[in-house]
Amino acid sequence: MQQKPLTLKDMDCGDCPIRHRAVCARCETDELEQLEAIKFYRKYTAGEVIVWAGDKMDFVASVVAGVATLTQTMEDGRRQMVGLLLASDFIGRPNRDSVAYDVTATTDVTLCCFRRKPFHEMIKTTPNISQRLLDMTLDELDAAREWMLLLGRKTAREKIASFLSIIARREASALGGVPGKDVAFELPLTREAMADYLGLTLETVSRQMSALKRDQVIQLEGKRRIVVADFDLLMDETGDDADGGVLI
Amino acid sequence: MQQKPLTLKDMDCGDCPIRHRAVCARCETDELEQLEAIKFYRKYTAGEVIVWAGDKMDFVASVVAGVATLTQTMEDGRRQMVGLLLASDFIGRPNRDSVAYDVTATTDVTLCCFRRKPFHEMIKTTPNISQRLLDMTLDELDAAREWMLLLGRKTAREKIASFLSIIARREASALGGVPGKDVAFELPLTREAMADYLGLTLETVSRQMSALKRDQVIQLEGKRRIVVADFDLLMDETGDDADGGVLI
DNA sequence: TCTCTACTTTGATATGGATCAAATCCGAAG
DNA sequence: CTTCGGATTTGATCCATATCAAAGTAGAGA
Repeated sequence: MQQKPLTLKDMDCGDCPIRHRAVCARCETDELEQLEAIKFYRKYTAGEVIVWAGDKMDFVASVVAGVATLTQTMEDGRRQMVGLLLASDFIGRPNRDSVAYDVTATTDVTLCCFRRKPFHEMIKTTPNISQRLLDMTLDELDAAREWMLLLGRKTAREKIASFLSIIARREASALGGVPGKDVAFELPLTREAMADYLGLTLETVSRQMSALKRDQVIQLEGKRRIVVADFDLLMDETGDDADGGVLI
Repeated sequence: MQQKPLTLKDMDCGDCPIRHRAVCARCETDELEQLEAIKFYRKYTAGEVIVWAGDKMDFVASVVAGVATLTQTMEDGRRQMVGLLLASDFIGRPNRDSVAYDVTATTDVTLCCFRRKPFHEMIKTTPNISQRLLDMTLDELDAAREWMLLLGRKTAREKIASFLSIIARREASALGGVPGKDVAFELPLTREAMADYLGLTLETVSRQMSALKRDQVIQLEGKRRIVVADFDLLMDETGDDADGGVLI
C-alpha cells in the first residue's frame, strides 16, 4: 500500500503548507534551510494504518492533506478516538521514539515528515520552533478539554451537533474563513469512526443523524455530504454557549 | 479569604519545588535569577475560586502544595472537570491574558506565581524554559487523552477504580516512588468533584465506592481515606492493560 | 456538649443509549 | 448491467446510569 517516500523533487514545496503555517511560521531563512534538509514526504491511502501504538516512529510530521486519527483501544476492543488530525496538524513527539496511539489515515493522506533526531536537536537551539510547537500543543490541549466536556456531559444529539459544527468550522478555517449562515461539507469519517470520536455506538450516531435530518437541522446528500442551511440552528443543538467561546 | 502575597522572605525557597522540578529543571544560574525577580507566592483556602473562566490572569503559576481543579460549566449547570492540578503542575498560559476554565482550590493551595508578561519574554529567549514547558504540556495532553478514554468508554466502576489508581500513583510519585502492593491515601476531592472528574453523578460515585468496598477492592476509613490492600486488585478493575502503558 | 449544615449514603423509579437483529443502500469489481 | 460486500439505517428490547427522594454522618461553630 505504502508508496516509496517522495523527494522534494516530486512535490513543489509551494504545495506544502508546513514551512509557512505549521512548524516554522516565524523561522529565519537558515532555520528553514535546516528543516528542508531533514524533510521528506509520505503518502497513505484511506484506511491505512500509519503507525501502531507502541511502534517506533523515527520521524515527526505535519499533515499536508487528508485526515488522520489517533485512537486508543482497550483489551476487549472498546475504542476511543483521542485525536483528529487535519491539514497542518502535527504528529509525533520530538523527544519520544514510540507512539502511544494508533495513527490511521481515514482519507488519503500526505505527510510532510522530518527526521526525528535532527528535528529534536533543532528544537533545543531554536526558540522559534519550540515556541511554535508549544503554541500548537496548547491549542491541542484546549481541543482535548473541549472534547472532554463533550464526552463527559453532552447528550448523543448534542455530541453529533458539536461534531458537525467542529468539522464545519475546521473546513471553513482551512479555506481561511469562518462558517457562514449556510455551509456544506464532506464528512471525513465513517459512522463508526464518528462513534469512536464521540463515545457512542455507530447505531446511535446513525439514529441521531437521522433525527437531526428529520428536524431540518441538517440535510444529507448521500451518506457523507452534509448541508447546513442555518448554522445557528445547528449551534443551538450543541449545548455550547452562544458566543464562540474564548480560550485560556 | 485571600491573604496578601508572600514575599521570598516569608518562605524559604527550599520549600518551593518550582525551580528544581517544574519550570526550570535545566536552567542556568542567571536564568534562575531572572525567574526569582518575577516570582511571588499566593495562598488560597479549600473551596476558594482562584480565577473564574473569562477573567484576566496576569500571572502564571506552579502549584507548590495542595490540589486545584480546572472545570468547564455549561449554561444549564452541567459541569466537567478538565484538569486536576497537584504539586508542581503548571497553571496559566504565558501568551494569553484570560483563562477559559474556572480554577478552584479543592484543598488549601499554595501557588508559586510568575508575572505573566516578563515570564513570556523569558520564554522567547530561553530555549530551556520553553522546552520544559513543551514537555509539561505534552504530558498534560497525554493525561487528557487517557482521561478521554475514561470518559468515553469506561463503565462507572472502571472510572472509579481508574480515578483511585491515578490519585494513588500521583501521591506516590510526589513522594518519589511508585505505589507498592498496599497503599493508603486521602481523597483530595468531594464525591461531587469526583463526579465532575468522571462524567458521572455523585450518587453513582457513592454507589460504586460502596460496591468496591463491599467487594474488598478498597477499604474506607471515614469518608475520605482510602486503604488499598492489594493494588493489583484495584488495577484489575480499571479496564487498563496490565503493563503500565507507554506513552507517545 | 449540642446543634447546624454540608457531605454522603441508600432506595425507588425512569430513561437514554447499548445491544442484538435484520433490512437497505450504494459504490466497486467483474 | 449485475453482483457483492462494506456502510448505513431501522426496529425491538435491555440495562447501566440518571433522576428524584429521603435518611444518615460527621465536623465546625455556638
